[in-house]
Amino acid sequence: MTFKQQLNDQFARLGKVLSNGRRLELLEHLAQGERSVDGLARVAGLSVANTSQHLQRMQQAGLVTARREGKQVIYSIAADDVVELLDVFRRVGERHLAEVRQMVDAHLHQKDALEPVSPEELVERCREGLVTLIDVRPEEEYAAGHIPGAINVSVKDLERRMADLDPEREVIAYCRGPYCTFSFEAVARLREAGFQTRRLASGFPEWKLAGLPTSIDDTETEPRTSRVEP
Amino acid sequence: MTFKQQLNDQFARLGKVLSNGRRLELLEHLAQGERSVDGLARVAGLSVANTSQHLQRMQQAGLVTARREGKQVIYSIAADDVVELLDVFRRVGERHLAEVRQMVDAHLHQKDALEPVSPEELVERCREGLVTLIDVRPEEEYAAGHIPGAINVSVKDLERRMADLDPEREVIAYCRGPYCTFSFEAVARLREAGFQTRRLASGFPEWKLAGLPTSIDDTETEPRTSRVEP
DNA sequence: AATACATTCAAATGATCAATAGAATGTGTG
DNA sequence: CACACATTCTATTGATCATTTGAATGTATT
Repeated sequence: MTFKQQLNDQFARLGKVLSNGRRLELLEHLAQGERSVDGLARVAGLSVANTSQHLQRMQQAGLVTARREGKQVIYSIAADDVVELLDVFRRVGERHLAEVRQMVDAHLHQKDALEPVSPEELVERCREGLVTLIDVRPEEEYAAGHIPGAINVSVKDLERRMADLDPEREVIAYCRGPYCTFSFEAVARLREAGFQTRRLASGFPEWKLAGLPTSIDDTETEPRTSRVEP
Repeated sequence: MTFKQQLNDQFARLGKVLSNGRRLELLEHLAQGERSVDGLARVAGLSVANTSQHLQRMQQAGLVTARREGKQVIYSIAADDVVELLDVFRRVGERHLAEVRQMVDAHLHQKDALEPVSPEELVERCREGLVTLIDVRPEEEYAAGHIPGAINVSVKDLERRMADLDPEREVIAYCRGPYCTFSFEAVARLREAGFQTRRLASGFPEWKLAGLPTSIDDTETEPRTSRVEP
C-alpha cells in the first residue's frame, strides 16, 4: 500500500459518509441551522438511535460539530465549505445522473415554467420594494436564520395566511434549497389562487454561503465583505 | 419512501462512487488527460479487470465517459465540474480529516517550508521571464496537456537533465495536483543540488479548471474568457 | 438522592461492495 | 478465416455498512 493509496483512502472516507441518502438529508437540514438530535430525527423521519449514529459518523469525518446544551446535544454544520461541497455535489449529480433529471422533471413538474429567480435579481427586486418575499420553511428554521425582509409563511399555514398577502405585488418564495419541494408547492398553490409568483432558484443555505445578508429574529447582520478563495 | 428520500438516495450514489480510494486515484489520473483502460491500470497499479469495473461504475454515475479507438477503450473525465468536485472534495477532506493532515504533514515533510507558488504569482513570474517552469509528470501526461512554456522533466529523468537547467534562474515545479508527490520530490532534489526551487500550490488539472491557458504539444490555446459562477 | 429525559452504546441481521480469477466478447491484423 | 489483443462479464469470497432493538450513560429537575 503506497502513500498515495493511503491518502486516497482517507479522502474516500468522505465519500463513504456522503454515500447515504439519509445522511445527505440530515446535512441539508443542518444547513438550515443547528438542531438537536431528536429535532433532526423528527424532521428526517428517522429513529433517534439511527439519527445519532449517522450524526456521529459525520462528526468523525469533520462535516458536523456537536455541543451539549442542557440535556440536549446540538449538532451543526462544521464549516461553510461543507455547504459548498453539498452544493457541488448536487450540481454534478443533477447534471450527470440521468435518474435524478428524470425524477426531478417528473415530480417538480414544469420546473422551467416556474421561472426561478436568481439571487441577484431578488436583491434588485427587493431594493425596488415591489415584491413580497416569503420563507416557506417551518418556523424553527426561519427563526434560525432567514433572508432580510422575508416573512415566514410555512407551507402548512399558506392557505390560512394567503389573505395577508398583497395581490398586487409579485410573491417570491424560497425554502431549503434547489431540491426542497416547499417552494414549488407554495408557488403552485399561490398561482392557483391568482398570485403572480416565482421561486428563488436556490435556498437559504446557498444564499448565506454566497455571503449575502441574513437576519436572525429580525436582527439584521452585515454581509461578509469578501469571499475567501482558498 | 418519500420523494425527498428517493432523490437523496440518487445523490448518495455519487457519494458511493467517490467512496473508494482506487476510484479517486483513477479520477486524479483522468484529470491529467484521457487514457486507455490498461494505461490506467498500469499507472494505478491495479489489475485490468478491476480497473475496468471501477471505470464502469464511474461511467454509470456520469463522472467519466468512454469511447472506442481501435481495439482500445479510451476513458476521460465527463465534464469540468467533476474536476471541481474532486477539488472541493479534497479541500474539505484536508481541512476536516485529522488523519489526512497528519499523513500529509508527516510525508510531505515541511510542506510550508517549500513555500508553494500561487497560480497568480506563477503567471506574473512567467511574464517577467525570470523562472524556469518544469512539468515533472510522466511524458504521456505532459503530452496530453501542460502549462505553456513548461518543459517536461519527469522525476525519473531529473538527475540526468538537471545539467540543462540554468542555475541562475529560479525553478518552479508542478505535477498532478496538491497531493501528488512528484513536485515535492523534485523540489527537494533540486534544492539539494543547489537550485532555488519552489512548487506550484496546485497541479495541472486545477490550472486548467481555472481557465488559464494550456498547451498541447506546443500548440498554445487561448484561455477561457471568463469563469462562470453558478 | 431519585426520577425523567436525551443521547449514546452494543449486538445482531440482512444487504451491498471490493477484489480476484477465469471465461467470454468484440475488434483489428495476418 | 483464424489469431492476438483489449476489454468486459460471471461467479465467488471476505469485508463493511444500515438499521433495529434494548440496555447504558449522562444531565437536569424534583
